[in-house]
Formats: sequence, structure tokens, C-alpha cells
Amino acid sequence: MTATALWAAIAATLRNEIAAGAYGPGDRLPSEAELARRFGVNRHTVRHALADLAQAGEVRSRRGAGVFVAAPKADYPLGKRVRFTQNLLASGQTPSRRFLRMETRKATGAEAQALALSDGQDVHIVEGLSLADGEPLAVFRSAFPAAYLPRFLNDLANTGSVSEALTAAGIADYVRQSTRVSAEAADAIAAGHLGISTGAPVLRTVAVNVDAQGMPIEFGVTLFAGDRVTLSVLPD
Amino acid sequence: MTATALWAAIAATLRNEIAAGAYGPGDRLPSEAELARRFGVNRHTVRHALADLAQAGEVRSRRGAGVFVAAPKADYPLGKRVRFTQNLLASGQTPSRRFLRMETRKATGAEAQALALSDGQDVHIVEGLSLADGEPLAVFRSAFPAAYLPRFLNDLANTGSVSEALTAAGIADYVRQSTRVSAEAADAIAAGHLGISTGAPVLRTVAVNVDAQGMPIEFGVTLFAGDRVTLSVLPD
DNA sequence: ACCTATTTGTGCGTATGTATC
DNA sequence: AGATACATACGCACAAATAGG
Repeated sequence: MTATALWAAIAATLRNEIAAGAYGPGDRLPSEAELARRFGVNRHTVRHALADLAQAGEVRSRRGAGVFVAAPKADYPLGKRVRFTQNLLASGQTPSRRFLRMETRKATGAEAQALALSDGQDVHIVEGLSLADGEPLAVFRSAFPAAYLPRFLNDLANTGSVSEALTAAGIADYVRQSTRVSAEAADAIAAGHLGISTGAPVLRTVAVNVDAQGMPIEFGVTLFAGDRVTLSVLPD
Repeated sequence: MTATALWAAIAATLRNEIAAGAYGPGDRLPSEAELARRFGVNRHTVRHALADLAQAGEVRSRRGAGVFVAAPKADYPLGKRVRFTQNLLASGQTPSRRFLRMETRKATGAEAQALALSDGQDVHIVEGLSLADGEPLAVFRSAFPAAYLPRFLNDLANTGSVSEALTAAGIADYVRQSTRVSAEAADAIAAGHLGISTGAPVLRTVAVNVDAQGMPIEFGVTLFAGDRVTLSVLPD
């Protein structure tokens, strides 16, 4: 009597080895024939195990080429703090940002409401991409109240970091006030930026971040590539 | 060269016949041997097709018994006083729940890990729909540790409320330990339940809830219709 | 441009185990 | 207890896609 099927044991072994880093994302696993020899089983048994991994999205097979470890979804915590860079560094990925557009203009209705601005006030708009290991993860557009942050765009252009630009303006810390998450199909523009196909699922987050005094500092809309990101909601 | 694989053609044929009503929910399909004779293929080829249906949740096989059509879109047991207190909805809608399936079985690896169970322990499985104003919002599957909640399914069936069933087991309060949110395309099953088209974006949440002592009580996966739901993440 | 070895995909046949009826 | 039905596993063969020389 076997408590667990052979193929299940092999699948578990491969999962452990992938988790342990024996095979990294993008690496090719040994061929089915090799694995069959190694485990002393028939190739079909290995295939059953690999099918289990593939169904869970952990590997991807290409006929004629091999079976490759899939890139893990970046886990993006939605805690109190907003720290894109630290989040990704913690998961072993190298984050980067590419700014696509910066400008100062009058706030739209939604922006003014979210930032508690009166009508006709200016906001700094920053649009760009967030990348992990060079792969686009998300496209964002954020609005900051210009009256409170007169030199924000200059500082941002110089440092390339939102956090540093805010620090330069005397805002040492800012936290998430609210975030709404929804799913939608990517339009052509978002798809182009994220390198996915139009209609592919994306996560939309709409967030308001405030400083230590509760003053709204940032109103941001972010679209995450659905196949590359998981948002984690964790109690603080 | 076959444009489509034999097993894929057989899977498509079976899907059509199920959709056409040749086999209704709960009905048993012809045995693998019969299907193999009918299609003039090896039994393994039929199994490949059936595995495809099973993976999509359209059929469910029971060793020794047969393969049965799943997805009773029709009604199922239902308690009346359903208390679905979720802060996910804009006010003014009347929430309800419809339970599709309840059973007790051995925990899968993921379930055991999330609930901190040792191998081979039983879990109660509850599947169902969450609705607002009669419109399906989400389809969920939750696992509860059977050892700690021996009478849970009875209580749930009697009360129709997860909260009340947990209260009856002495668990006055349980809180979210972690929730992960991702976006994906709806498969045929989820699309059918949610009344959306296959491939439409859905929100997947994977949550672990714990009791006051930190004991994992519920491991739940929920798929929300992307165009009907926004999840709000608010600091406590 | 072509060939070849490698690798995954499909399909068949057989045998045995195990759960259900 | 026996028959039925699904689950697992092995072996063989060929097709199709890929990669490299």
C-alpha cells in the first residue's frame, strides 16, 4: 500500500528542489528521460508529476526544448507602509522604475477629492513603470498636491525616488490610508507598457497615502500585470 | 498530422454533450472502457480527456464508482438566515449565499500547510456562491480543520451561516491572518457560476483566518467577478 | 539551407492495485 | 464475495518542435 502515489511523491520532490533554489526561475529541469532514470520510474510517471506542476503554474514545458521553471509571481504586500523598493528587494528581485511623464496641472475632480484640495489647485502628475528584474510589473499614475510640494518634480528628477523627493519636502513618513483593488482587462496602452496581450487580466489599485499628520500626499492608480503579481494584505 | 489531439477532440465532444443536457448534473458518464470503445481509442486517451474535464471542474471521478457531472448550477441546500456580513459591497445591496457542495475529505498539501495540519488529516470543504441582490459576486471554496470542528458541517447545514457554525464550536471570533490577491482570467467553471464570459478578469483571494488563539480555522479561495467587485483594503 | 540529435506530445497495450457497488 | 470501475505504473512507438552543428 502506497500512502501517496509515486507521481505525487516525485512532484513533491521537484517542488521542494525548486523551492530550495536547485532550479531557479527560467532554468530548465532535467529532461523527462533523465528524471525517469533518476527516480527509477517510467517516463509517464515523471510526466504525470510534471503535469501536476504545470497545472499549478510552477513550470512550463516547451515541446522540443524542455521543461522550465516559471517565474514566481512577485508578492506585493499591501501593508500600512508603502515601500515598493523594499518589498521587492526582500523577495530577492531587483526593482527599478522608469518615469514616463512628469507634469504639473490642475487637479481633476477625482484627484481633488482624494487629496482634499479645493477646486482649481495644481497637482504634480507622475507616470511610469515599476519593474522587477527588468520586467515590467506595473504602470502607475500618481498625483501629489503641488501647493505642499513645490519642488517635488525637481527633487524627483534629481533623485529618481519618490521617497527621497518626499523626504526632501520634509515628509519623513507616509502611510496607506486606503486602497481599493479591482480586476479588469488590459487596454491596448496598458498592455503595451506591461508587455502583455490586450484583454489580459490586470489588477487595478487606487490608493490614497497620507503623511504623519493625516494630510493626503499621494493619490495613485496602479495597474499590475495579473500574471506577475500577487498583492498581499497583511495585518500590521 | 491531427489539427487537434484525439484526447482534446474527445474532451470537446463530452463538453458539448454535457452542455446539451445529454448528461445532467450528478449523472454518471459512461465508464472509461465504454467511452474508449465508443470513440475507438485506448482507455488512456479517454482518461486524458476526462482529466481535462476534471481539471476544469466539470466532472468529478470517484474510484470504483464512476465519473460524474459536476456543477449543479441548480439549487442546493440552503439555510434561510444567511448572514453574509462583508464590507466589500457598496451599501444598499442585499447579500446572500448559496452553498453548492459540502464534504469532508483528506486535506490537500496546500490545505494542510495553510491550516498547519499534519499529513492525512481531514478537512471540511464548503463551496458556494456569494450573491448581492441575487447576482453572483463570487464563488468560494473554504477548508476547515475537521479535528477541531467535528460538527461543523452539521452546524453549517442547520444554520446556513459560517459564523454561527463557528460560534457553535466555541469560536467566538476569528480574524484575517493573511490575504493574497491576484488577477486571472476566468475559466469555464468560474465564468459559469459568476455569469461572465470565459476569459473575463476575476480577482482571486487566498485567505487564512485564525481564531483568537491564532489557530488557523479557515483556508479559503474566492474568485470575484472583476467587473462587479472592488476590494477595499483599509488599515485597522 | 539542411540534417541530426534531443525533448516533449500523443497514443496504444498491458498489468496490477484499490475503492465501490 | 464477485464484478465493476477508476488509479497507478510500466513499456513501446511515433509525431512534432526545438536546438545545434
